[in-house]
Amino acid sequence: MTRKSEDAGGRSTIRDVAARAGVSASTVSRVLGGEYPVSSATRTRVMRAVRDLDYVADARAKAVAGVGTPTLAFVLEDITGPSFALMAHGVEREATRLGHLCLVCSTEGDVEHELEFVEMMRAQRAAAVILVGGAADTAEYRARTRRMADSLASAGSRLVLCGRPTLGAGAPVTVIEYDNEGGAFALVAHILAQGHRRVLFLGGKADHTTAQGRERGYLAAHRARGLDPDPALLLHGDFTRDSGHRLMRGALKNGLDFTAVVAATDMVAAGALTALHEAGLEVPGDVSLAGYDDIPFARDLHPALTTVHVPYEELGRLAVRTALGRTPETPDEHLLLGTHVVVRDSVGATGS
Amino acid sequence: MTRKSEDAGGRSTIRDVAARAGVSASTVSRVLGGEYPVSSATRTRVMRAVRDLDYVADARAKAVAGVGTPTLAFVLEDITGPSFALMAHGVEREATRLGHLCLVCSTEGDVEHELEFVEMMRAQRAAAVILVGGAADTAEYRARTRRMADSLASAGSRLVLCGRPTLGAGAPVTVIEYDNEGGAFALVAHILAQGHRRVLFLGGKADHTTAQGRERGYLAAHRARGLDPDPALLLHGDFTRDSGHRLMRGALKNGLDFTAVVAATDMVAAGALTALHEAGLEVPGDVSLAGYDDIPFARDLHPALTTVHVPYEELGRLAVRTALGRTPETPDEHLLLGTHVVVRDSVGATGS
DNA sequence: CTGAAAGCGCTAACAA
DNA sequence: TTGTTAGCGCTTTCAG
Repeated sequence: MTRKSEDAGGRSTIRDVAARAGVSASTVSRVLGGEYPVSSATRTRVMRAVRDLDYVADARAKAVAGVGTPTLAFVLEDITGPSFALMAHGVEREATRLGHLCLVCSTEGDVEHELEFVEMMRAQRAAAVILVGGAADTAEYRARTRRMADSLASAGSRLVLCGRPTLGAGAPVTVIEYDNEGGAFALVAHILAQGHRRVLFLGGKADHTTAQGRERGYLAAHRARGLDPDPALLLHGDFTRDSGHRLMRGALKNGLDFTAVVAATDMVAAGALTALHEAGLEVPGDVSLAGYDDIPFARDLHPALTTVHVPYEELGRLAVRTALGRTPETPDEHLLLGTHVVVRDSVGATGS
Repeated sequence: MTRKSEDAGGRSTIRDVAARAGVSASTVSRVLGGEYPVSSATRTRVMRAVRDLDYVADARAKAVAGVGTPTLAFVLEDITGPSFALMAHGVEREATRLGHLCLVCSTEGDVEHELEFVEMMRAQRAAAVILVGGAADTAEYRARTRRMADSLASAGSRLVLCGRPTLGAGAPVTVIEYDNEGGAFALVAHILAQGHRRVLFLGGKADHTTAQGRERGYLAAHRARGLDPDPALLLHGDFTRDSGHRLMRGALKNGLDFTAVVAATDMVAAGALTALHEAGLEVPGDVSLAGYDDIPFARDLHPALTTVHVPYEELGRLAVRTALGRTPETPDEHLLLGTHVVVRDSVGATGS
């Protein structure tokens, strides 16, 4: 019978190990630390005790003592969304590659929850907090996000916006974005080049920056050709399959005239495609269809979806690398990743 | 100029706050703790200091002192897989609901990595470690997993197997599974009831328990009807879209005779569907097709995929609830969740 | 090479 | 109501 729960398996401490090996706690610490010179006899005895007790140093205590495993946190709305999942994957991989632990939090769109979580991460002394995914760019958003940024910065941490609306200058944030407008421009230019002139746009929420960027690209591509799209062809909804389905069905019912449709996201495109099928329309025979995001499933639709590729994983990886590669003197960084069209089978020429 | 980085925003400690408020550290602790009686004058001064310094107590230190936020970890192969994502979502939501922080780790199938991570979680004193998703049930798997289970148990933590092969009796694990065989049985029975007699099975890896369960169901459904499926109709691959595509194309090229096909997963079904389309075959007109998992995208395929619903989110939620709801005396639990067929449009009657 | 002692940031038992 | 003193589990001077 020993004083502590030596054999019982419970959490044994460094002192238990020391006692069992007949040395001091410092010695155990040194053996486990690796670097420090220790006589091989002692080392053996200590290691044996460690094994016997199945001892693992408490990471939290190490952290307090200043030698913990660094941690990084990321926050997203819902890991179930394919593009979120891709970014999360990038974040997670890069974080572990750089030896960091990864804390996650789904907000389900709840702003309060997001705030609370960021505060917890500050308490955890997370090296950085990455906010993943789009949001509405309102004054309230900016104020709130700015507050989080300052709060983290003042605690020696860092806020990273990954695919989110930038804050004004002066905010201590790192932002990694991608080119929504450019991708949409290229995509719509491609469609116009196929001879289409009435292109329906199934957009997202009006105040969502991602949706806005894509819409701007749609407009710009028209203007670049001297075209002026019919405002009636610009529909708004959100980024879900249901929204695409509903919008498309409505357009069809209203007898809207168009030969191609561009959806704000691949999910929206999937919903629209279903509606098209239900109406007995052929894609791309009767109407062409394109999406945005290039989620893995885009290629599984029939016909395989022409869309815009967004380097989501890379976005996540870069968010981590940029945030962790900073020194206090590093100026705030703002990266913009490129996007490009992936031509598959859902867009055809007019009258073909 | 004060001694510490009071205004500079750096990490201020409870002592900084105490000094600024002219009280002792314990008083600050009590004010922040909430419960303890403190004169409202002091409380105000302390709160002011806290605000001025933008102070947040170090969660790691609290943890060492015995009052930390509990943490829970989950490990999966790749968050990008739709069913993994669903389970992760369930885990995450339930964990935060129960006030736990959530650590994640993707293993990318690397066993070493998984082991390392579990060890880290033991060091972090995670309340439980949830291993999510199927695996090959080899002797090596059992030994390794058993070791992890013992190691965690001996540290007062807990290993949870969520949708993974059970260990033999006596292992300190909680397992939450779902009924692979039952679902496959029901699905294939449904298909046979439509008059199909030659049903191709696009299976997964031969030693993967999930794949095995589904295959058993396929076989059992035949036998229940006094049928004896042609062994040539049993193909093996893995759980990817590519596997489904490859297998299907091969079957078609070899002139295999069948009127329906059951894929081991919806992903496999998606690949198979593409191959069928490429071959100019109509689904379900020429051949019927069914999947397994009921991932969200199953309904976006055309035709919408008939499949087996697996309550993945629920699985994740239950894993957490079961693991955290334990006392040391709780017997090891083993839950088996039901699955059911979701009839959509990809299966038709023979000759229809 | 090894041990004693101090310290990390916080809480809690004990006095006052 | 408040301050003092231990103590959580670990690391790291500082002396031998």
